[in-house]
Amino acid sequence: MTLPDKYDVQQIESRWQKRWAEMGIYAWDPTRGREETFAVDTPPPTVSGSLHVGHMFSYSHQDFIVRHQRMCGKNIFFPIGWDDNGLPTERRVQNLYNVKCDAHVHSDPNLKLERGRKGDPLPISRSNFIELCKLVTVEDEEAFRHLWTRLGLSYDWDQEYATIDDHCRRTSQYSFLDLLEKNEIYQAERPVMWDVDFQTAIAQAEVTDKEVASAFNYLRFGVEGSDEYIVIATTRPELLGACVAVLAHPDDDRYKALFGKRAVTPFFKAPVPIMADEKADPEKGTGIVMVCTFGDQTDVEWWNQYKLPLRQIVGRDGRLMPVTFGAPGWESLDPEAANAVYGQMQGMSTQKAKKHIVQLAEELGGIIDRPKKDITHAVKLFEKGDRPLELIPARQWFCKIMDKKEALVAQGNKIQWHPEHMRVRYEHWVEGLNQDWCMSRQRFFGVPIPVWYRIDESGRVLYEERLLPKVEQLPIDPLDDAPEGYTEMQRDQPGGFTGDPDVLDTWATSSLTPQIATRWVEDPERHKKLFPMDIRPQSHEIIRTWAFYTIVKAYLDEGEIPWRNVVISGWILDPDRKKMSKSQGNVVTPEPLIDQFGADGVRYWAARARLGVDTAYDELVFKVGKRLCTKLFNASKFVIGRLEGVDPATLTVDKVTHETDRAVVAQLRPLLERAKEAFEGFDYAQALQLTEEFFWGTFCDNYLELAKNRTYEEGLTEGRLSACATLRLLHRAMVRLLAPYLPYLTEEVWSWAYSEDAGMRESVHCSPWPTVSEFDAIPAPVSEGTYDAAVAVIEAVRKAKAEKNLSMKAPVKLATVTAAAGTLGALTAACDDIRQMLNIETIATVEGDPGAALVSVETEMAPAEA
RNA sequence: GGGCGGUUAGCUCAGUUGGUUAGAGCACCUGCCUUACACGCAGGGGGUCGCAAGUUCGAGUCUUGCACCGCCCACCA
Repeated sequence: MTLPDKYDVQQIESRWQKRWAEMGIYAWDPTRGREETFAVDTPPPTVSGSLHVGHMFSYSHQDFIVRHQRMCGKNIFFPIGWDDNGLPTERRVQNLYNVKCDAHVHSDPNLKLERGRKGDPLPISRSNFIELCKLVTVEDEEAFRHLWTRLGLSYDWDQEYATIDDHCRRTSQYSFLDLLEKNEIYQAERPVMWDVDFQTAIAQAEVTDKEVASAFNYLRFGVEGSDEYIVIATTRPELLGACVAVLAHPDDDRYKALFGKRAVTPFFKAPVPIMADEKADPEKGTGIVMVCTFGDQTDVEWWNQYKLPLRQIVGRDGRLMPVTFGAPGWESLDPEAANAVYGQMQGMSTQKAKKHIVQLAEELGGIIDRPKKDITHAVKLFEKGDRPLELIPARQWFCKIMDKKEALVAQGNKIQWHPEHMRVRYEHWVEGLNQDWCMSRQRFFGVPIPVWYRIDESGRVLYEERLLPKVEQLPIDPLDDAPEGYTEMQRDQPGGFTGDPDVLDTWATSSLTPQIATRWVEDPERHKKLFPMDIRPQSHEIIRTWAFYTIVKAYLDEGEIPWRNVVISGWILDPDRKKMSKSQGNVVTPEPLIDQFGADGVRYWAARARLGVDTAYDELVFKVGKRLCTKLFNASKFVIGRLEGVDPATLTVDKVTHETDRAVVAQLRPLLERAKEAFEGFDYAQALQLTEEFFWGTFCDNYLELAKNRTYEEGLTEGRLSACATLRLLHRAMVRLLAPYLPYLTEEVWSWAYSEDAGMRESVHCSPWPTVSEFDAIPAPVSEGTYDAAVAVIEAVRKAKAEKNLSMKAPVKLATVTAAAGTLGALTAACDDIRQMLNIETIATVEGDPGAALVSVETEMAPAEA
């Protein structure tokens, strides 16, 4: 065949993209057994996030591992899914269409909306909203599909899923019902962490900290039946109306005398008990603390412990709700004054209310004891939100995890973590859990909680009388579907039923990606063939969410680990060492990089980063990748071109007879061993580095030049056949070693020469991974040191030429090599190749001191031609 | 405050179980059109391996302490 002249990236990559789709080489074979299968729990990307360079980074890592396994003969199960349910999609729809979902708005089947509409957000029904979500996710998925295909990720597209599709909802609801039946899920009304903007409960895993400026306000509380007062320092004076007790340490002499008496709150004149508790820290503030419902987690604990009354003033929207002091449960010594003050604050956000009440206290006098003290402290935020979380009592679904910490750590220990130290992060997270997993979300675009409740004759919802769907009915939406034995007419009617309005935490579904991909619910046989999976590739920031919840679900549903290995990718940091993220505006979009450097070049960049190591973004590495491709292209063209006129079928291992050739094969063996070892630990970066070194240094720079001249010999001499066979065998091995990283170019090169070889396959990606056994039949060189001695001489002569500013082709009259006898002996076999390579007329040898340098070389250049 | 990881050439990074003179790529300098490649080749300069102590015949590598960077967790009166 005629080999192309120049390396045309775009042409090669688009051609093989099409060809691979036709060949179907990435399809999983369901008939093969578990032991020869390699199953990957691929992370479904959040499609509503923007595509950025980090995606190509970590998703390439999985593909290196997978392609290697495929070449090792494994039946690859490499599914791909899209995480489209959840808040990111809702938020994107809200922004794109300028709408908000309102459960009270009726569905409009003819609703047509333009993007980028100005003005206030338009309230639309839940079903219209979900329609828009689906529309947007389909578009977003297409963008990912396009990128993944271009990048050459070897997914089996027949295994595609989306976390909002029927199959995923069925799996997620099935798991929910399974755990409900096993009594691992329960419903409870209790204070939960609440985001006031998204207006939903959230779980511990979704909380982040943020340092914010705040201040201690020193407020005087009265003491009932006395003229004295106590001073309480608080950062949340706006919660004063929700104060239900006052606590100090039992040994605190300042307050001992007050225990048992009642304090009276300023403004609201609510008498609250003064109590002693070990957890009150005498060092903090003034050593005495007000308990509100609810300011923080400790308030919740005290409220539970002392059975304090509930005085909720912050509503689900983060504003102060209407309450009446003097009403039952809202005791006040002066209800009229209390209601006058509260009336001014009602409806304000907590932030506004705080300013207001402080100002009021200043105006009124006698309340503020001393100037406030500015501090900064960490507040809890929803990771996707920007206002502090509130603790708000609500009915929610919980999964029991607090009683399983030990078991969950044990499960983590059954899994291999790569790199190993990532296991510690998992352990610390599990050990630090402080509440059960809150699974319900008051959102829209998610998997509905598959539960209905009976309504009694008086219209009261009987939460303990649940109506559950049968497995065959799944997936259901309890807001659209009626439970068995009821009709839609009975919805929300006395004696009828009501549907649970909430959806599941997005992690409740994402934590089932193995079960989703294996079709746990629909096809238990298939599930058995694939579960537990072999690897879970993911990044380290979601160990506490995705990895953790997946381990939880596999344990609770099936008593299993979900996978045998977790393989952790690092992050791409921008050159300033900050995490690349959209909010920081430092994201690089992926497709232009592929245009510029080719998918192979981009993959090379990803392959250079070691597992778990965060890497600075450096465009230079893409260039290096493209350079490697060009080099491989040219070297391949040369090697295959030099075989012209020789029947490739005759270039077998037994033709490798020349000592120089055997010496270089001896150099290849340790590479094959070490690359194999590296890949067994999923260390693709190490394997690449070794391969690259060998390819560029040993193969291109030295061996190619050494063997070149013999390939030009006339007739099929033994020396020529040996050189050709060695070039071919080495090259064929190297193309395969590089195939996981550079799938396009290696496939192209493979198609030029090797796709019909015995034992090989049409695609390099299905051909066997090169092993030392392929080269077993080639004897070791007589002298172990032949290769090193030859290279030492080559380097010395090159240096001599460079110092004289001569071309490498410049003729050398005499090169005198001084070395130990053994080295000289090893060198003899390669002398002819060296002479030819460097245009040396004569190589003389002198026996030297064995303790000296390996070789020293004196050169005498031939006189320049006139 | 607790934990994990890191600190090696101007930059980005390797460095196997402790073992000659610590490596690569880029950048820089000097040459070279050499029957694959100038998108290339050859050569060169450049590092007290964060600091300090210790173990050892020998430490970039092991131990301890410290500093700085990053991340995770805790701290919310």
